[in-house]
Amino acid sequence: MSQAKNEREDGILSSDQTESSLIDDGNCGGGGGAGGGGVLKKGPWTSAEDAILIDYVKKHGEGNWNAVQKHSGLFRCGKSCRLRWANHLRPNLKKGAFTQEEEQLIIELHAKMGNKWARMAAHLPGRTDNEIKNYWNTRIKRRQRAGLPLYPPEVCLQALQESHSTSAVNGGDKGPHDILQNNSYEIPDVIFDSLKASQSVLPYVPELPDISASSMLMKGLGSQYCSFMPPTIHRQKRLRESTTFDPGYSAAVKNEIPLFEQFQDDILDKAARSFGLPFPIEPDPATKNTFQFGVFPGSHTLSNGNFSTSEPAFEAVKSELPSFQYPEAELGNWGTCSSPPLESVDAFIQSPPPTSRAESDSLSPRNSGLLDALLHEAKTLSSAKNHASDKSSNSAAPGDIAESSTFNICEKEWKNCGEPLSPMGYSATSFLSECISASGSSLDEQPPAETFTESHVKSEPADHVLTPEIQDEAPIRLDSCRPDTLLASSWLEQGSGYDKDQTIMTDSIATLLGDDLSSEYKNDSWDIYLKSSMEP
DNA sequence: AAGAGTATCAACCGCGGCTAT
DNA sequence: GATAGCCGCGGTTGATACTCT
Repeated sequence: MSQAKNEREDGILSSDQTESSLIDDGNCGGGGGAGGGGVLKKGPWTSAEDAILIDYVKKHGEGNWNAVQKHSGLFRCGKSCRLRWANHLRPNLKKGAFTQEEEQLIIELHAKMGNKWARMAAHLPGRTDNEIKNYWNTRIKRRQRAGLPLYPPEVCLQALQESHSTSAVNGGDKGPHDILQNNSYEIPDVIFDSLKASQSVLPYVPELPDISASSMLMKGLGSQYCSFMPPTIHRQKRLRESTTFDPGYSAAVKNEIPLFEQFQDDILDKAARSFGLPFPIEPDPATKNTFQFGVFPGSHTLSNGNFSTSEPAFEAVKSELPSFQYPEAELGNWGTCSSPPLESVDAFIQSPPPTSRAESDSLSPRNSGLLDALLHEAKTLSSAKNHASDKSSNSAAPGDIAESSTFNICEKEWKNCGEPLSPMGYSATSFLSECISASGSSLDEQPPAETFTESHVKSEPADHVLTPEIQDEAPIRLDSCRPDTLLASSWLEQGSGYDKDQTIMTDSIATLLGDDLSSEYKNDSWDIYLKSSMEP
């Protein structure tokens, strides 16, 4: 296409291109203005313009893009020049379709980074962020249309397994912030070795998996990435993306809420967010009551204000999981046996205790793309498959009675909200992403410890996170009335070895994805996976 | 062959961080 | 510390190419 376009552009500007529609008033976007004033051209670049820009860069080098217009007579704003150079004129640019290796790398990188195209491009020499972004967006559409998972089986399994296993490691001898203060890419391989070693010892520790799904994947993807990933991420930027509590509100509450309840409310926090509620949840000004999630059985308190002001994970939904169209019949089934695998995953991810919560409450909506997508896709497929049986499954299995009532109530509240987004659809993804990031920040987002409500949390040194007593406490702190925590407890009880966990996780995924998809997930071949991508 | 629908790609836009003043 | 300009990033849009009916 570009060929044809370039051919067309080789000549004099077409009449269209000289029309005012392609002429900017000099204000190139919101950011940089065109320094020289006058009219700036917009739209496709011509070969002549390219030549001018190339010549300019040869003489003056990259950068100072706004000076291009002044010095070269090119009527393009600096941003446009930079973009053109970076995406098309820069030397060593690789053109043409992505190779299979590149595709695999993109998938893996996206699993780790989310929509960080520029960072992904840094690992693909000759490729631009725009190319990768376009490729990914196309791929998403293609795979979604085909009902295929975004991520291949290895990445999915690794993400879940390692979200399990790495949680134990971070809580060990190294505080989460020690890692987080580094670029996650800079985590040395030795850490991953220790992760492996720790897996057998600490099969599951809910405390502070202070590492994102992305980071978790680092291990599974091999140290190759760790070794060459440049420490290019600006920490301040990451900090920008992390969010903080409302200090005033939480500070006002923190002294009144015991730690135990704080943790429960943390779960409520997640639950509420999973239902698409705004955050922080505002108490009803009329009733002075909090949002009616306070009706959660087992919750002793209503909103304690310890809500994250993190940007809603809808962003992640929007950017990476655009399709959320679960049958409404699912609404009341959250936590019932209609979706046990999801539930088990939810339980798994909902179990960070207060200490881990303390480490970070930042969301990483963009960086947990893999897990979000995995759960979303799994849920999409399984819900469609289980839809027919959902109604009958509402006659919950023993032990599910409480949760059925819980989530029936939630359903009511949900409907009251009028939120078109299914809480079911959001629950797994949001819980997962939030628990991952809550218990540990993502690659990008440093958990601003100083922003966390201090009292209980900051007083606990990171070294204590994994102390045996805290581990022992964890199940106690869980609200046994809540189905997710029940499952979490059972998980903890049975989590005696990595192999078992791996089996559990694998089975859960297989069940999650349904028979059709699980068969695909059981296939370990990247070739087949990529082939499936190419064949919608 | 023609039209409709879809895919792909280049470019734009807005936002926000960084830095110099 | 405040402000303005520059720069980069990620999301979105629009044009063109391609495929299907």
